[in-house]
Order: sequence, then C-alpha cells, then structure tokens
Amino acid sequence: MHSPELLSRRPVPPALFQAGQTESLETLFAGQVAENIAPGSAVFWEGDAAGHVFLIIAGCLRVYRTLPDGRRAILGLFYPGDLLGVSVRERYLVTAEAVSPVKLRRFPRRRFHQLVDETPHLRPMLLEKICDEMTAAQDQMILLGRKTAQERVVSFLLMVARRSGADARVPVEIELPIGRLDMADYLGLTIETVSREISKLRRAELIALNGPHKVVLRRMRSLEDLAELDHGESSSGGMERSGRAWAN
Amino acid sequence: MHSPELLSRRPVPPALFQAGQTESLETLFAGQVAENIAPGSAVFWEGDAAGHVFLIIAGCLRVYRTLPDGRRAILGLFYPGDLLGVSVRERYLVTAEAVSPVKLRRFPRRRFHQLVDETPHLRPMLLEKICDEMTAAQDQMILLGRKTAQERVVSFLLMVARRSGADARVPVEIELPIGRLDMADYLGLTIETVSREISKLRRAELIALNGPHKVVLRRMRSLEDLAELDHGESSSGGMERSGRAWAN
DNA sequence: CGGGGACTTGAGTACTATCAAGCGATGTGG
DNA sequence: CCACATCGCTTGATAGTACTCAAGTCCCCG
Repeated sequence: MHSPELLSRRPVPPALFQAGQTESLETLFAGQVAENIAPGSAVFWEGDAAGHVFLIIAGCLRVYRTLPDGRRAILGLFYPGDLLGVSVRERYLVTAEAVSPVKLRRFPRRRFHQLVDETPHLRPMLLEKICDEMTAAQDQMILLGRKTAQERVVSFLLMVARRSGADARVPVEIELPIGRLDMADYLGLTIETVSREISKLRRAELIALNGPHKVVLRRMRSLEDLAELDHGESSSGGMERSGRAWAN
Repeated sequence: MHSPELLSRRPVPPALFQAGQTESLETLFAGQVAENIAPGSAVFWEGDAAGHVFLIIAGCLRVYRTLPDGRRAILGLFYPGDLLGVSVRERYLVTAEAVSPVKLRRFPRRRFHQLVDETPHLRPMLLEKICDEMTAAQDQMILLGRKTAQERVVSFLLMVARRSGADARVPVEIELPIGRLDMADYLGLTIETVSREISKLRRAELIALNGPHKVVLRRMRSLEDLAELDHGESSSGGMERSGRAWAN
C-alpha cells in the first residue's frame, strides 16, 4: 500500500534551511539505540500511555485490537521503514507485537512531534506517512467490507509481493511474514478458510507452495484479476474481468 | 445540533492571515463562499485532480470507492465541522457525494497545506483531525472484519446517536442520515440484511421506528452490550457482557 | 389515482464458520 | 535413537449467517 515512487514529488516548503542536518524522518532516530524485540512480544499495549514513536529497522510487526469477547482484528502490518505510534493521542489505541525478530529505534513521542513541527522539510514527510497509512486503511476497509474470501487472500498475497519489492513479472517467490491465524485476523476470516483458499489457489496452479510460508505466484495476471483490484492498489494493468472462471 | 453559525465567523481574506489571527482550521474557510450541493451530486470523483479541501458546514456526505464490478464500499460519512480532501495526494482516491442538502466551503488544497504549514498553531490541529479520521477508520476495520450483522447495525445506530450529541440516557430519538442501501454499503452488508436486523431490534423492543429514518433507542445499555463496543468507542460505561440474550 | 422509489418480508441458497480429525515438522525426554 | 507431545497447518463434515431472488407494502409525488 505504500507506493513511494508515485508520491515522492512533494512540494518542498519554501522555508528556512536547517543546513540539511536532518534529511528525513528516519534520521531523527539515528542517534537512538537499536532495540531487538523477540517474536510474540509486544512493543506496546492498547491503553498504554503513548510515550514513544518507533522506527522499524528490520522484521515485521502486527498491530491489532481485541473485542471484549476475544475476537481479534489485525489492523495493520508494519515493515522496515514504517513509523509506529505517530498518532497524536495520549494513549495507544492498539497493541503492537513483533511477528518475526524485530529491530527498531524509539524516540520520545512529544519530542518527536515537537522536532518535526520545528523542522519545515520534515513536516510534509510526516503528513505523507500518515496519509499513506490512511490509504492503506481505506484499502483494507474495501477488502473487509466487500471482497470475498478468495479475493481477500489473493489481495494479501499481492500486497506481500508488492512490499517485497517484487514488481517482477512471472514466477515470484514471496515469503509470508505471518502465519495463517494472523492472516485470518487480518483478512476478517477464519484460519480454516484462509487455508482452504490457499489450497484452492494451489490446485488451480495459480500459486505453488514451498512450505506454508513460501509462496510462488505463478500467474500474476490471473491473480490480479482475482483480487478485484481497485485503482488504489494496482501494480500492473489488468484488462478484462473474468468471473470466478476456474475450478473449485 | 451542529451549529453552523459557529463556523461562519467574520469573512476575513485568507491572504491576510498572520499568526494569531486564525483561531482554528475552520476560520481559514471563513472568506470563501458557501456552496450548496444537492443530494446525490458529487463534490468530487475518485481520480479527479485533488484541487481543494472542503469544510462541511451543513448536511451529510458519503465518501466511497467502487470495485471494478460495481460493488461499492462507503468508507466514511462526513458531517458539519469535518474536513474533506485533506490528503496529501494529488488525486482524490474516493468519491464524495452529498446525501442530504450540503453546504460547504472550499479552499485550494496546496494553499491550504501551505497556509497550515506556515501557521504554527494550526499544524497540530490538522494532525489531530487526520488522527481522528485514522481512529475512525480503525474502528470501521474492526466492525467490518470481526462484527456480526447485528453488531454492525447496532454500532451504527450508536455512532449516529453519539454524533447527534445525544449522550442522554433513556429514549433517544435519532435521525438516520442515510438510507438502507448506504447503510448496507457502509456496514459491509446487503440492504435486506440491514432491514432485517433493524426489524429484529424493533421486535425485541430495543428500538422503535417513526418512519424508516427516525429511530428511538429505547434501551441504550442493552444496545451498547449488543454492539460489542471496544474501548475506542464507548459513550457510557457498560459493565458486564451478556451473550446474545434476546429472542430472534 | 397511478407510478416509482425506498423499505420490508419471505423462501431458498451459498459462502464461510464451526467442530473435529488428521498430517507433518520440530523438539524433548526417556 | 525413537516414542511422544506440541504446534501450525490442512482437510472433512456439518451448521449457520448473510446473500440472492422475488414479492409485497408504504409513501411520496406527479
């Protein structure tokens, strides 16, 4: 959902020069120690006082909220380069947990906002990050509200492929960052449905599996058709629509 | 309820703004003519060049996106006081349409961002607006991904009640801003399911109807239980949870 | 008074969830 | 080294929620 190449033409604010000290938001974190988070441990919990902003260096995190009766919804996945906890709120509204071994740097939240606010060329960068997050959230609302199980799973695979930088044509092998249960909670499905849809895709020879976490996308074009891409997330031009044209 | 007169201060030419004169984001729009949009007409379309930011003065708008095969997902509803089109993107990613007669003011987008960027006390206000929108989007993802039809409908009714400023106890009458089809596309359901759930709530005497658009919430506490409120949207303290404890 | 739109209700279906095994890797202890 | 427990995933059988298709009602408006 982050397509930096399309957005990088920001109008640079005509303003005072800070002598090019901080080039980007990331450099704010350069002085902070890198921390390691083990898979399954939380960076922060829903309800915690929002003390820091985090820059992800390596690994993958899940951000989720839980209903009173235990149902869980994963609201986003965070990758290297993403900022976590930029919200203006005083408390985190979600829980953030490492999925794989994560490396990150933290920065006090208030000071972060203060620094960004004082640095003209950083302000639009923060706004853009947040707008990207908003766009991702909108894509997700469409997926959850209007896509079928199959479309959700395929959309997810394509999203992972895109984030892996694999715009490449034909057989792309991707590594799924999360397990089936996380996929289910991210896609608004059950673990069994996710598993079944993946099996169906495999039987249809649109994908192949090298273990449960390695997926080869064998026919990108067909997959893109199946995902019912809306314009916001296209990664290569699809042509005509085919109904559910393949075997069950 | 949403007093438009609060937003239409003195008409001050935007060019004259100096630090200290602008009290809030709304005042930026004070000098712009108010436009009227008829129900069903669009303010802008998905894909349009993002030329303006809009301040809603009166009425209600739906913001949606459509999949290639026609399925529609309403991503948000906009009310007086809300800002529309604040995204940093060069094109609108959604369509915005008036539901009821809408009154709004527009402001050139780039100039809006430039002005906000140059005005220290406005910057945090914009950030906060966007963070609020993000929070709403997260609530919606939980609703769409993990709530049942009944919970979605009840959540919607309570959201409308909250926005109507009705924190009041007992029998609250609310006016639904949108019709059944819009509710369906907003809640990720079909029109029939929405209708049926409302009928069930009526038969259970949790609500009453004065025509399809006027709903009396007769037992707030029970409704709140049924909505499976997560912490982010509580409007009055609920205590214990009750399973689906009422007749079908 | 008739037409149309919005909403409601009914009957049958389909998709996804639920419940329940089964499978295959990994890891541990006897 | 192998039995055995565990965990994550897959598969099967069945159930149930929400969808689809189809009337039917109500109300507004011409």
